[in-house]
Parts: sequence; structure tokens; C-alpha cells
Amino acid sequence: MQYSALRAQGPTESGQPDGLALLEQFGTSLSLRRDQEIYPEGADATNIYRVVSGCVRTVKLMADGRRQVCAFLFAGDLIGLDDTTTHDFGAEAVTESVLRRYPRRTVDALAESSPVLGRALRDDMMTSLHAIHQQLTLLGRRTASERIATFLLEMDRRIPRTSKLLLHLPMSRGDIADYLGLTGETVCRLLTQMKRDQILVILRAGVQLLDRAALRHQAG
Amino acid sequence: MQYSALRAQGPTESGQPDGLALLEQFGTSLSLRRDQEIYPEGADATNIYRVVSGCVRTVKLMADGRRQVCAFLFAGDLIGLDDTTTHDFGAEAVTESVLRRYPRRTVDALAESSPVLGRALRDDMMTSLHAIHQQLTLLGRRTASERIATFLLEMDRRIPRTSKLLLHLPMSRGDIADYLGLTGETVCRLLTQMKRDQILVILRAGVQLLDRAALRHQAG
DNA sequence: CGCAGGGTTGATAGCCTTCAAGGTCTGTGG
DNA sequence: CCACAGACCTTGAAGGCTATCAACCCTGCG
Repeated sequence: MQYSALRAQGPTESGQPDGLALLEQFGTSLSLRRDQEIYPEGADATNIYRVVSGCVRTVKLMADGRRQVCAFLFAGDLIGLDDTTTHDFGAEAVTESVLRRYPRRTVDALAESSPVLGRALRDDMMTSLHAIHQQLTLLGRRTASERIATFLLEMDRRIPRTSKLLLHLPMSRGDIADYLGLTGETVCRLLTQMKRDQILVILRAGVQLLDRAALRHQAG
Repeated sequence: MQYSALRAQGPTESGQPDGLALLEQFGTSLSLRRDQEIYPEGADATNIYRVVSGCVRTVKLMADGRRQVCAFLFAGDLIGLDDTTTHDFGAEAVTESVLRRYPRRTVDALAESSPVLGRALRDDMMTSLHAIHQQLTLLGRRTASERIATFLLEMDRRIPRTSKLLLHLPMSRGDIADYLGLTGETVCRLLTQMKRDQILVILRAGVQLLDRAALRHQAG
């Protein structure tokens, strides 16, 4: 059941369902409540996870409470692939989520014997690496409004759509702020500004993008 | 000659010289002038490089000239390992440098047959991944003076020392600024502030750290 | 109905940037 | 040896962008 559901969701990137399918018999499912921790920062990286449904964030905390969200993960995305012995980031459910868990030891062993799986994992890792590289310039060199525009385009690309018009944003303004290196208030203000500029409409469950060209322009 | 020099430098991390030694017969050396480009952003990742001597920066440019320095690399560090088909960053020599170049195809093939080399490469990749994760929180959530303090401690740890007291900083203030997501002026001002606070002395060729405890405190 | 939590908006402050003007060092050529 | 040009570094003044603090709204829920 789980298995076919996972295949139905498919990998986010141009993937090989068959490669990852090899893993399925070694996976176990787990359900998570909103804000439930999957593993803390610094935990042993004994498992990797795959998002079946819902949304997950990876976070890094500072001693005084400042927080950096490293990534948001959606159906099909792998979690914890880019850690070895311990996790650099903690992982938490943003919404109620279903995950599939695979023992890292098994994954590594299978990847050695199956070039297809090895390639699929490497591709996934490269995708997340590319994303994190982008994030570096975003945090280091982009203005707040460029960050918001970039974020909306990224979500527009990645979030599985339930409705044609609505872009459902499952994470809070605070989560978005911690992802973009801003504050929640700034995120609010810039979204309001974009609403005034007729770039989007703010709805209860998310946003509706009206002018993607303007958004791309604003993203720089 | 080149080979023994490379071994003398050794890997930066707790490495296996023997693992990387396997590669040596397939490597060719190249010398670089100051500011010379090794490869541009987006180039095919056909080779990986190892810094024998000198200092290299990896950079990402925006259309309007804004620049993000992703990393500084010193003797023993590998360049381009975390790219697959194309390089996410360009690479340039900060100072006159000597590099060793290895065809990626050869590296991959050797790594498959040699677990020792494979492990050495994976370790190196994880080190750079861990560093880039740190960089994310630094750029997203740290103040300017925390960034500078963190930077100085990183350089204190990584730069090969020629003198007991002097920490030679081969890169310009502008390079440091683009690495930390600041401006050159801010880097200057904060270094001057640290000098006033007796944390360091600014010398012609670099700095001398007087109070590493204070520096760690300021790094947060 | 009241409460709690997130979202929105406003006022103010502060950090860092921008713009600008010297200062210092290095390499080059007379 | 000296003069000079250029690049980098340093320092100052002013401004802008974003954070902080605060109030209010809205919604969902007990």
C-alpha cells in the first residue's frame, strides 16, 4: 500500500522510481504530528527518510534560540542523505506527515550492488547540494524582496498542487523567515507589498500567484 | 617531486594519504597567477583539483556583479568534488598557487575499485558539506561581528602557519566580505574594533590573534 | 465566550551599507 | 634613488533596509 502510494507520488526530480523501489522492502512507515521531531540536530545518522506526504523542515538552532531552516521537504524528497555519522540539522514535521524510513546501512549496501539505485541517490544528493549552493548566495547577497520572490517561485515549482490556482504554503511565516534569514514581520510586509503590486493574492491557505513574470523579475 | 610535496602537505582533515596517493599517477600539475581563473561557474566538471600550495576561492556571481565566495581552499583541500556534471561555482586563485588536476572519470573509476580512496573522497566531501551547512546559519542568522570572529577562528584552524604569531590572511578584505555576506568597509571597521578591544593586532601580512577566548565568545 | 497562537500593520531604532575622502603599500619607470 | 600610479585599506558621514517592539485582528478551539 505504502509502496504504491510512494510510487504514485514519484520522486520530485527526474528520477528512477525503479532505483528507489529496491529500497521499499527495507522501509518502515511512520506518521508524524504537526511540529513533531523526526531526529534532533547531532543525532546519529542511522536512517534516511523519504517524505511520502506532508512537509518537513530541517533546522539548525543556535544557543540563544536563533534558528536557521535549511530546507523544506515535500513528497518524494529524501531526508538526511547529506549527513554521514551525525545529522548536521534536526528534522521536524511542518504538517502532519507520513514518512518512510530506511536503515542507512542497508541503503549503502544496496547502492553498492545496484548502479541504478546508486545513481538515483547520487542524483538526489546533487539536487540538494545545488539547492544549498543557491541558498548561500540568497542568504549572503540578496535583498529581502528578492528572497521572498525566489522562495515563492521555488515553492511554486516544488509543492504538489491540490488546486489549480492555490499555492498552499504549509509552513508558518516564522518558518519562511527562518528559511530566508529574515523576520516574520518582514515576510508579512513584503507579501502585503506584493499583494498591493498585484503580483499575488493572499488567501487563507496560501497564495495565488498572479504575475510570475514580475516575480521572476523581482527574484533577480 | 610533486607527489612527495603533496604528501608533505598532507590532507587537511584526518586523512589517508595512501588513499589519495593512488591518484597521483593520473594527476598533472598547474601553476596559477594571482586572480587567475581555474574554471568558470557552470563549466563542465571534467576534472577535480587539489591545492598543493597557495589559496583558491570558489565564487558565484550575480548578473549585477554581486558576488558570493563559497569557500577558501588551502594546501591539501580538494576542489570541485561536490559538483557533478557542471560546477555550481567558479574557482579562482587568490594567490599564486600550484594545483594538481585529476580527471573526474579516472577518480570515479579508481574510487569504485579502491575502498580506501572512496572513503577518503567521501570524507572530504562530508567535510565540505559540513562547512557549507555552517555557512548557512552564519549567513542567515549571525551578526557581522559574529561572522568576523567565526571567520578568524576558521582561518586560524585551517591556514598553514609560516610563523608562530602571524596569521597570514592571503585574501583581500573584499574577498572576506563576499565570503561573509558583508561589505569590505564593514570587515575593516570590525577588525579595527577588535584591535581596540585587544583581541588582535593588525599587521601588514595578516593578523596576530591575542585573545582566542574572546574571539570564541564573540563568535557565539 | 474567552483564550491562545499566528498573522498583519505601525512606529521606532539600529545595524550595516553606501558614498566619499584620505592613507598606505607596491611595483614600475625615469 | 625617487616619483608616481594604482590597488587596497582605513575611516567618516549619512541614509536605507530590516529588526525590534507593540498593538490589534482573526481564527480555531476548549
